[in-house]
Amino acid sequence: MTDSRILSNVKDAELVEKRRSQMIKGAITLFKEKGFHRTTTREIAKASGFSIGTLYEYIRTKEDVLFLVCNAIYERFRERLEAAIDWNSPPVANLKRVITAYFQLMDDMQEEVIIMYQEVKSLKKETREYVLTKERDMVSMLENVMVTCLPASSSRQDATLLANNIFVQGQMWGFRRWMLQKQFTLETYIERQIHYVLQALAIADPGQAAAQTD
Amino acid sequence: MTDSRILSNVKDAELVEKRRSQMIKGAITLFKEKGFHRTTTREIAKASGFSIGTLYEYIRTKEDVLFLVCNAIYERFRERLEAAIDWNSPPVANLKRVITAYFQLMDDMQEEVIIMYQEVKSLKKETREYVLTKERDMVSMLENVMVTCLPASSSRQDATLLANNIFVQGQMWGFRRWMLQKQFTLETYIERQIHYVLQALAIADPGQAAAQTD
Amino acid sequence: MTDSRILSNVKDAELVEKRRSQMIKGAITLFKEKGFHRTTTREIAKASGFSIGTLYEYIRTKEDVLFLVCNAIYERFRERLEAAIDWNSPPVANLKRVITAYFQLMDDMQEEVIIMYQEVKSLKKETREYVLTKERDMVSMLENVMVTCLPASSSRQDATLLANNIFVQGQMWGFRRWMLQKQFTLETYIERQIHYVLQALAIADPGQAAAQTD
Amino acid sequence: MTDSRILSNVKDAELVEKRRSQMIKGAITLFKEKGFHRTTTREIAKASGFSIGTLYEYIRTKEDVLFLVCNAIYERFRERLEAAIDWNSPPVANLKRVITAYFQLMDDMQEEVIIMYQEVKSLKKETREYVLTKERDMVSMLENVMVTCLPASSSRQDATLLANNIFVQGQMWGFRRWMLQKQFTLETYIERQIHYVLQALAIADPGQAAAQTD
DNA sequence: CATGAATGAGAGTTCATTCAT
DNA sequence: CATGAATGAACTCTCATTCAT
Repeated sequence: MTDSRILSNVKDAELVEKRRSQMIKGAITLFKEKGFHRTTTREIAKASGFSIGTLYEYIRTKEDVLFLVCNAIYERFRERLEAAIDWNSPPVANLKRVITAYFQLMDDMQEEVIIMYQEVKSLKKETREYVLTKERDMVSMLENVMVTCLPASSSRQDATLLANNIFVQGQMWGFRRWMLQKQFTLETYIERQIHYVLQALAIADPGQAAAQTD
Repeated sequence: MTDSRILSNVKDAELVEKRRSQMIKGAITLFKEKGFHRTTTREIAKASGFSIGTLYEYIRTKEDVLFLVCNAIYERFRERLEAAIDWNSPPVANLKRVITAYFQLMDDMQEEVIIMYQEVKSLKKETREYVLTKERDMVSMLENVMVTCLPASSSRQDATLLANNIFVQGQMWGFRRWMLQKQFTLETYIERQIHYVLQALAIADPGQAAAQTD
Repeated sequence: MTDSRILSNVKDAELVEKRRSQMIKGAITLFKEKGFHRTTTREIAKASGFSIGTLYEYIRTKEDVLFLVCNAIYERFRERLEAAIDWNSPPVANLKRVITAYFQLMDDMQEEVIIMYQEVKSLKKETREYVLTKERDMVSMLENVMVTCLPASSSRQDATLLANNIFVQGQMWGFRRWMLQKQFTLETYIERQIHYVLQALAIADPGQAAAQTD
Repeated sequence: MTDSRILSNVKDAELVEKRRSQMIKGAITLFKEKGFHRTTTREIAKASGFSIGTLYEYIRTKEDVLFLVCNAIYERFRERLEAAIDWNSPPVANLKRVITAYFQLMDDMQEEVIIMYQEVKSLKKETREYVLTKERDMVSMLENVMVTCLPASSSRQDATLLANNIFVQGQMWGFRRWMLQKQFTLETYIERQIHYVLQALAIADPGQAAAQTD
């Protein structure tokens, strides 16, 4: 599990794992509060519960911390989304459940979403691309579920685009709550967005109810 | 025109206008390249064509530059979007035209979109809120056009939500081109997204053709 | 009257005189408030009622302003002290009157005293020495009056030293009022200090009253 | 000993003590030479024997250095003055010894006196007041000794005023040597000033000799 | 493996002075 | 003679990173 892309002086893999967990936890708290650039390595060390010297035993540069944080966040995203998929349930019910789970995830972790959005650019090209791969994976998960609901009249492209649409609409909820919450609760927001997707897929949405009604 | 929210030592309003234009131009180039935090005030001065001392004759702090830049970008967005609206044309045609114009705008100015998204947070609360007001204005423009296409069966909420959806889908094109361009050109992207909106509004989209066919 | 030690681009002597008066007035206000180093040339120009460009038509450097101010202050000191001397009145009465006048002067102009004390050092050696000459002149005035009261038993040195004592005790009142005013009014302070001087000169001080009673 | 009013990043109190000593030593040399405002933090760091970064590990702002310096100077003053007091010796002998010690102190440390006088104003109100307390303490020490010599005919006010007079006369020697040294050596200066004080206290000064004759 | 003192390049900002108009 | 925009050296302070203990 320990990310070997980030070099560490310490050899004990278990310890590296543990220290990096502390680091990620501390750093996320700080990044939420003040962003990557306004957070100092000293603060990260302190919030992680060890000294600045120790911090640098487990990373090479400050950017490494950002990478670890971004990676950890995506890992959490992926895990939770994966847990929502049930390939044995009916396609449309599965789609509804996954979309609902994804939107709830974005609601729970809105601050992490913001970190991702605003700081990924601070990663150097190579690393950034690696992180973006993970984003693509998430969209793919949505897309794969979407495909199973595709009627004959629709093309694979629709699945791709609708998956992308859902993806950014989820982020929008995290990002733009202040604008949407006057008119929508998370539940009504989910319900409407699912409704539009089903319409786009030319699937009648009888009850116009949220996923759990299935 | 000159933004009096930002104090300047120089009194000649025309000159302030001119110098700030240079500044905004220079700063945008740099922010696109390396972001706000990695850009130094000296670099901004140089890219603007004057000395660091002169830069500070026209602003008070580095953050002022960011504010000026964000404001200028939104102003351009708004102008171009406004130009696309034609209240005399049929509602659906108008909607298609506006969405198309908006997506093209996001395509042209994708780097500006990225600046907005990644740096607005660096503004202090008060200033940030002022800038976000402008974002709301843009969504409102889309929403107002959307409303005119609303069938009896739809609620005002649909207009709000679909406007917001369009808004973030536009940004998505700017933001996530690298992911979408394998399968879509700007034109096919626009065409599909318009199609979904019309379906959501329960409007038949006969030719499935892009806006220009009207 | 115009100080030719300070070079001016402007040839019209009357104008130079006028502008420098404005400058000194403005600068003293500012120096009282924030000291020489914390005052900017722009502020001086503004407080003087003209532009920074004009300021530099009448001086060469910021230090010139300090010199003009110091000189002006000493000039005022000297004038007021000189006015108090009356060589026709009895020596002791004259001494009492001069000391009283000097202490009152220090009371009136305590902020000017502080400027002198704290900023003279910022003048470059040559200029500083010129200013200090004026200080010596003031002490000499006190000393000359003192000499006329000297009994046979005292030496000229006593006059010198007592004059210097009076000089710094006057400054002390300006400088250390916050400490002395709990126990003394200006009047009682003067009365006591005169008393000590007369005792040092071995002159009985019958009424122990202040100078004006003579 | 380490002044906890000034925050330090470094926790090791002994080290803080040591580094601040270096700092104070270096800073005093520089302040004597060019004053607080004309001395840069880099110069202070260099004169202290460490880097600019290290300097700022032990202080928060440049003003902190001035505070440390002022405090250290007063501490030295106080220590030396305290050492001169001997409550077991006869009052007048004690007074003479203390005044002599004080004047000698001012002679030794004239440059420190000048720093105090010219730079204390640069401290912010709160800190300045703290430093001035120490000045008051010194005057009080003189006053307490003075009181023991007070004859029945004198009031407590005389002790206060004469203590203040001695205090500023001491500074005068540090400050105005250039003026006084033509006519006085330190010894003759002291002898005369003591003589005046004893006269003011209505105490006969038999031999007119300096303190050591007792 | 942990610590934290030391480093110095580099950041944002100021301001005395100049000079074209 | 008056103006004020332009300049850039110089300032204070920060912080990622290193390394001796």
